[in-house]
Amino acid sequence: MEIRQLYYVLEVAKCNSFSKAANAQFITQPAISQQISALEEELQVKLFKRDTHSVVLTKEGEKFCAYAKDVAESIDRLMAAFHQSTTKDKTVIKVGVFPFYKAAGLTSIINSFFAANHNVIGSIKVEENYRAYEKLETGELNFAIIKSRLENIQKSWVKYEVLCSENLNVLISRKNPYAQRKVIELSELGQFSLLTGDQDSHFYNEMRELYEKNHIDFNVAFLNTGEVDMMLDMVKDNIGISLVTDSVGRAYENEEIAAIPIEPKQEILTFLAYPRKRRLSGAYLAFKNHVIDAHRK
Amino acid sequence: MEIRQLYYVLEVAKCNSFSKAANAQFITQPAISQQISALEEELQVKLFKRDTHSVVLTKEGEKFCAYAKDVAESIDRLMAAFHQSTTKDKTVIKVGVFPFYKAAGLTSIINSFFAANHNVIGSIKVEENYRAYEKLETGELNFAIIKSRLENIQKSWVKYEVLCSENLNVLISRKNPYAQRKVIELSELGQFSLLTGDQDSHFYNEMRELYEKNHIDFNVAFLNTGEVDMMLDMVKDNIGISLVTDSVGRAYENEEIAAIPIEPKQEILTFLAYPRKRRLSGAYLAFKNHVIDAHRK
DNA sequence: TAAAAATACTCCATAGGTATTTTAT
DNA sequence: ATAAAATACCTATGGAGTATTTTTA
Repeated sequence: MEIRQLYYVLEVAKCNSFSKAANAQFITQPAISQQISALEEELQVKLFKRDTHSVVLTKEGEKFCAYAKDVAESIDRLMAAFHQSTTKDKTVIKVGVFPFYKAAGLTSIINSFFAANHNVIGSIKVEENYRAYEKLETGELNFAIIKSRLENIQKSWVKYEVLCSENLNVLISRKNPYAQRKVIELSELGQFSLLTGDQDSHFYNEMRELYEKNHIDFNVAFLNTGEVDMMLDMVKDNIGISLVTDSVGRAYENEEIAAIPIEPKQEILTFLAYPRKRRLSGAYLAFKNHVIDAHRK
Repeated sequence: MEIRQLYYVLEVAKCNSFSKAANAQFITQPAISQQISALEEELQVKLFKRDTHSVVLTKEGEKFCAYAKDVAESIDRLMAAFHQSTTKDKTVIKVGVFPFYKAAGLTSIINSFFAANHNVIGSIKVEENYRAYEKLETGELNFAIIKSRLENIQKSWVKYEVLCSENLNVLISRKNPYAQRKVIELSELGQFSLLTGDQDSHFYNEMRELYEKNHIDFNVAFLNTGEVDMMLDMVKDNIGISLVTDSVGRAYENEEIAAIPIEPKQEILTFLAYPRKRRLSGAYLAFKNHVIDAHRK
């Protein structure tokens, strides 16, 4: 007997359905069917009376559940004593996102997962890339959705799934004559003051690398663009430009601010990062798949 | 966390040694080492203080064991309620053997396993082949050591390991003139009265098939040779012959009884049978390997 | 006939094996 | 030097997946 099987039985008993229990446990119906059959075979007892329109515990099944709850509780006590999650706790998925996540449409993607899965709790926090990486390692975050150039994500202890690829745009005040342009040449960027992240941030370093590689004057006007509203005001007031991806640019474009594509295209990836060490399963795997699927369509 | 890991920790705590615990759990030292490391990693806690000459629980390890015992007990209660073996019970290995097992040297082979493994209890019972098969299916036996011709063991629900291959001998009274012979031709068997098993027994059928296949008069003198002493007396008194394998023949040969090889050789296999359905593990696997190894050397 | 469980098969992650290395007395 | 645990690597089992069939209200 495996603890897993015991939890599956309790879940089926709760749901009165193999399919629903499978959903709740983030596995498939055949998987739960097999495991319960295996357990019934091992114990030489039918735990459920199956029927197309109802699944009910047999007398023996009731007995099993009584004992199983006891086992589950003793395991919960152990897990709680070692600060691990118990069956009483809902699974919490902690996600770090980049500052412009809302404009990039992440809110609805993330929310739809938690709306569909009431047995899971979400936690979203804006995190600077470097910080997000650290927090993935310590376990403070389960996932981070990050925007970065591919060459900057080779951390050995994270796995990642690329969600989409976009290109950089200049977010610029319509007061600025360049706002009329169809495109801005990469080489012209030195002419603008740049709004960027803090000096020790991933974004700052990404930008600096981009400029230096292309021998552009790294002309910074202001740090910490994490404060989105303030950054937008600065752009509007023509204090400086900001470099953002297509989707973010489109979201912030208005009568005061323009988003102009950079030529040649500067590719930026959006990807979902998570710790390499432990394999994803259950709700975590389902969340990963949800985010990937949502980006595909 | 897996229950398995929990049991391993409790065993190591009991043995104060990874190797000894591995032995007790019938796995290897690296396997136990890995599982405990994995658990420590998961719980972010060192459970044991390792040292070449001692393994002791850490403070956290003590705590873990306290909770783990609780879990183990609740699982035991569940298992007991469904007539399954608990951690309190020693594993019982029930073995059915053929009537002449002692002469074939099985006693020492089987006993040496249980002598070396005090955490396992053995149960040996003489069983007629057909009966043994049934009891393997019902679970009344875990293993059966059987002598049979290969073509008669194709039961789909047993697995088997061939232990040795021997040839049939005629066990015959020295009073009988044929006892002088170096060999007895298969075709000559019809001249003797045969002592065999009960009419519904596997042995009886095997013998009858052998005779019929070779067009020999199936001249039976007496049934039920399971009673070894009586059978020997009957042979001694020249009431009939018995057909036995080389090793058994050699064991029973004395100044009153001779064992004469049959020509052409009639091959009989000795094999270890066990139910196909559940995969062997732990003590059962160890027992299987022990029996096979003992026959190899 | 439609909804749900069972079955058939496939795949891959991992438990446990063997061989070897490291470590500490 | 030796005894025991850790590590590296490999194999094979079985848990969980997809696709399909069976079942019964």
